[in-house]
Amino acid sequence: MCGSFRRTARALTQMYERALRPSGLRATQLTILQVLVRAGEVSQGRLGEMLAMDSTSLTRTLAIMRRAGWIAERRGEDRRERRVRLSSAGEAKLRRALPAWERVQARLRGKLGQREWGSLLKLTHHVTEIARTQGGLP
Amino acid sequence: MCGSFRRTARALTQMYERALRPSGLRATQLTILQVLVRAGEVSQGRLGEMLAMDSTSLTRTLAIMRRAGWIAERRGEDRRERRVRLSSAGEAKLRRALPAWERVQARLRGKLGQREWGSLLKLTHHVTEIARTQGGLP
DNA sequence: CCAGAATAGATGTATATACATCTATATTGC
DNA sequence: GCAATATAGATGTATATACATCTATTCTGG
Repeated sequence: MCGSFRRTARALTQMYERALRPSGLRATQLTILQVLVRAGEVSQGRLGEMLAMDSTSLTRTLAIMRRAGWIAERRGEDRRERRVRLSSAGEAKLRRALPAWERVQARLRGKLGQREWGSLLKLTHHVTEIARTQGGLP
Repeated sequence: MCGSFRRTARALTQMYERALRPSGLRATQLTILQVLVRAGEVSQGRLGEMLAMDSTSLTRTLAIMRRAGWIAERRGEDRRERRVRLSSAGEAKLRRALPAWERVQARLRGKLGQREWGSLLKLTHHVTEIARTQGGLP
């Protein structure tokens, strides 16, 4: 199952990133921008939880995005935290990238059909939750 | 959908690799060994197709596995090709790793249920095929 | 209040992965 | 048969990702 998901993730990433290439955004970066739109300002650790990604892996990705000016960071009240949020440049970047993103996504949804599309979103979420809780326990 | 698959793939990879850590195999490496058991000797390009992975990405992963002694390589009749196959050390490595892999997989299957498990395998395969054919076309 | 434990990220290191480009070989059109 | 073209991988470069370990900060028991 892990292999199946990894294979599909590779295939989808190639398809989506091909569509996104003109915008200069990678799949992970666009996902982070989208999350920040909905979540507002969050700590790096919280962002990692939302993405099921090791929070220290985000250190590098967020540094790239901060250098590009798409996000802004500041220290939290807890000074160990780094709190990130969308910058206006990031908002603009996302807005310009979304049409291509939505085109490729709509085409996939068309090929899959509404029923399978919905099933997949539900199932992937379910699997993520299971893996999240099982992963930690031996 | 791309983001969902990538998130789930990360979560699953963390879970599976945690179980595989004593064996020293990464998820991708175990997948390759399993594919080679079934496929016998294949070219690097063909292996890339089976995994939906860019064949030049395999250059590095296969080099690691060859150094570790898990696979053997030779030139094909077409001298541009590299044909890879499981070595006996790779077979042994896989055999020792499989129990842990099967335990984590069985636990996940139990949590998901047989019906969802089967749906997921079918759906991920379907999505891979769609992405594979759509990815190339504008 | 303070020493020890816990937590949030930063950093070092390794693998995974893609694409552009380069090289070696093969195929093809004439 | 050879020049032009196509193909299989190798290599350079960039991002993605995890974990172990380190540092700075916070929390907690006494």
